[in-house]
Amino acid sequence: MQIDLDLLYTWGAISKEFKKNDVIISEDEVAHFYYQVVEGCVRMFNSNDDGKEFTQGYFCNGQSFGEPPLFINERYPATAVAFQDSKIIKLSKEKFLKILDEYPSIQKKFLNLMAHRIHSKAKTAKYIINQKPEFRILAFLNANKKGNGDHKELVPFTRQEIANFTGLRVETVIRVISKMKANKKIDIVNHKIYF
Amino acid sequence: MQIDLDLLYTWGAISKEFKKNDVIISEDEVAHFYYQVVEGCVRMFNSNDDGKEFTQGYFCNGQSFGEPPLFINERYPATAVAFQDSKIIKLSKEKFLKILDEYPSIQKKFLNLMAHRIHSKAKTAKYIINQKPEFRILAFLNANKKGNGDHKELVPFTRQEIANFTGLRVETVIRVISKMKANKKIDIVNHKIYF
DNA sequence: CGGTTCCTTGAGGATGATCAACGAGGGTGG
DNA sequence: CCACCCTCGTTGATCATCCTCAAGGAACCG
Repeated sequence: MQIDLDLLYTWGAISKEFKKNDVIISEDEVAHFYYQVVEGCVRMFNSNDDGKEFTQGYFCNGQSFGEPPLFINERYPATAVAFQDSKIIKLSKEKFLKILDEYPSIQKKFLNLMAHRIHSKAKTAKYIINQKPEFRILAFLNANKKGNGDHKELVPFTRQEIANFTGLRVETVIRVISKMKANKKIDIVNHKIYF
Repeated sequence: MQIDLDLLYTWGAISKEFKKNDVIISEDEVAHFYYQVVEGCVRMFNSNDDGKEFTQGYFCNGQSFGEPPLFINERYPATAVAFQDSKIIKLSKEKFLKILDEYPSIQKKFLNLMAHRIHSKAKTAKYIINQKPEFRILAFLNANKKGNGDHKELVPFTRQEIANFTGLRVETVIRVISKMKANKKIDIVNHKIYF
């Protein structure tokens, strides 16, 4: 949880329900609000002319998203849509910045959060630029693994989602993961991937 | 300038000279220091097995670098070397974090800095994943343009450097920029690129 | 069941990488 | 001043890889 919900409501935040695929933030829009997921999950992504998409990140229960443009006078670099039916709380930029001023501990938490984001984006860039499809997919799987790697977990993404995240095409993802199954790097049971 | 030099020295920072290509930070190292460029320029990058490199960023006069791992217990995701002979000031992690605590205005400046970094990395990822070589190069050129685009500027990077930044190969960069010259998107005078 | 979403496979093609060789400029030392 | 070296830029030929396009199958859900 980033900011306490009661605190947010005290400062005038309102929460809103979004149906799956509803647009929450549009690319290139000016940033006016702080957003935090109360329930559900949000996907940030870019589309290009061909309709090909690149996923910048998923933000689920309790996570905030779309904060960077609030700090620096820039527009949103990507679009955010509800990945599932979701409940999102939003607060005006001004009040959000005020909260940070009033609560140094919260400001510090955000500094840490931003540092995490940079770190993860740096790693993503590293893998995506240099490496072969299998490396990209492994990097994605590792980055999204919950546990410490001592046992295999169900991967909660479709092949299309993995493709969008790694910049590959679905067919390529499918072919690579079947090779990975053959090499025992992952398991596939009933079309579901375990890593 | 991120942090005032006098302040840094007061807190026990020391400065050090690095010759071109000297390693300042190694990938996967634990983060113990805050670094700030006093003079010169630093390059952060990753190498892969083939020796192919990907540039995460350049940090010049007055800019700090390698801060994210100081906030979150992670190792450096990349290596930093002096791009030119440089003078770098460094301060221990503990004292750096203490400075942030003592000077809220500095902490806020870092929050803004981190937000900028995320924004720029998000844009980089967007272009690199989706787009054709020409788009990648244009994105790189735009991101590094100083002025507002009303006139052409000398691009202070070699073709190899552009390749490292965009994840392309030198030969590809060369071929694409000659096409771009033909299309009047850039000028080339005496092998130098103007954009 | 019928529809929708997701997964799978094959064939063919485009594109960027790779490899090899050479040219051009700038700086250095004899 | 010239010879050398070193870095950077350039070009062509060939190759490997991933994308594209097309078609169909499997799973899931109302």
